[in-house]
Amino acid sequence: MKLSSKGRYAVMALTDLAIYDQLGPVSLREISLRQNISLMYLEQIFLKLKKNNIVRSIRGNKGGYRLSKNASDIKISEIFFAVDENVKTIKCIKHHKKGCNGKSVKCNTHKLWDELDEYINTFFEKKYLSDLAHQNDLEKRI
Amino acid sequence: MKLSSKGRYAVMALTDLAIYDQLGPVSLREISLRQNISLMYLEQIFLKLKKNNIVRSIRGNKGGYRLSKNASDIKISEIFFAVDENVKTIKCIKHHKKGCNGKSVKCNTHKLWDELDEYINTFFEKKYLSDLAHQNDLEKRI
DNA sequence: TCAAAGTTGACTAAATCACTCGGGAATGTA
DNA sequence: TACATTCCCGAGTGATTTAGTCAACTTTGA
Repeated sequence: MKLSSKGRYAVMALTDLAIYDQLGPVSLREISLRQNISLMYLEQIFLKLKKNNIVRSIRGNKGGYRLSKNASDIKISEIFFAVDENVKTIKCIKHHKKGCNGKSVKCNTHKLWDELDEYINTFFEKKYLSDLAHQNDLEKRI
Repeated sequence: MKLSSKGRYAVMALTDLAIYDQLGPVSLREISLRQNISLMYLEQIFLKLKKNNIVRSIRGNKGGYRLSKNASDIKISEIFFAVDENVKTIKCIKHHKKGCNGKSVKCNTHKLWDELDEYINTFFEKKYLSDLAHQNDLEKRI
C-alpha cells in the first residue's frame, strides 16, 4: 500500500508554492531546486494541477505559477484527484454484472475495503494546503 | 494509492479459512475454488502466513491449513505484515544522514505522511479476522 | 531580438506485480 | 506398498506501472 511519487511531489510542490506565492509567480525551476524534484517531471504535474484549476500559469519571462485560490481553500484530496492519485484500495468492483470474484455475491472482504477507502478519503478531506504551509512558514526560512 | 492483491487475497483467504476451519483442515484447493484465487498464488501467500504463525499446516492426504489461533485474536494488521503489505506511504526517510529530499531538513510534507501512516495503521489494528468471518457466517452458506 | 518561462505529446528504462512452473516431501487410505 | 493428495519452496516471467526524459514548440518581459 503506497502513495505514488506524483501525489507526493504534487503536495510538496504546492506547499512550496503556497509559501512563496505571496512574492509573485513562482517558476518550476525554483521549486525544482528547493524541493529537489526533476523539472521535467514537475511540468507534467503542474499541467494536471492547472487543468484542475488548482494553479494558474503566467507565461513568458518572469512568469511562473500561482495558486488559483487560497491555500485554505485547497484540500489535499483535491490535489490527489488532480494528479490521478485516487485512493482506490480495490479493483473488485463490477466484474460483469456479478460480484467481485466472478461469483454472484460480493466477496468476503468487500465491506472492509469500502470502509478503508472512506476512512482514508476522510483524512485527505480534512487536510488543507494551508495546514502544511503554516508548518513551514516563510518567516522561518528567510 | 492502492492495496496489492497479495494483501487483499490474504485477507479473503483467511476469512474463508476462519469460516470453514471448524470442520477440519481446509485445503488451498477449496479456498482457491470458493474465492476464485489461483492455487499457485495461494501457496505463496500461505507460506508467508505460516512463517508468521497465523496458520499451521497439516501435510499429506486430507491435509490443509488451520488457523493457529482464534480468529478473534488475529488482527488484519498482522496479516498485512505477514505478506509484506506494509503501509508505508513514503520513501523519504534516511537519505544518507540528511533529510528526505537530500536537504538538511525534513521535507515540507513529512509530517503529513507520518500522520497518514499512523492513521491507516490504526484502522487495521482495530479490525480482527473474526469481524469479517462473522459477516459471512457458515450458517448462511450451508 | 533574446532569454526565460510555460505547453504538449511521445517515448523509455527500470521496477514491481501478479502470477506460473517444476520438482520435491509428507501422509492418509486402499 | 502404491498412490493420490496435499503442503513446500526457489526460480522464472510477461505485463503493467512508475518515474521520469526528450524534443519541439509558444508566449512574454526587458
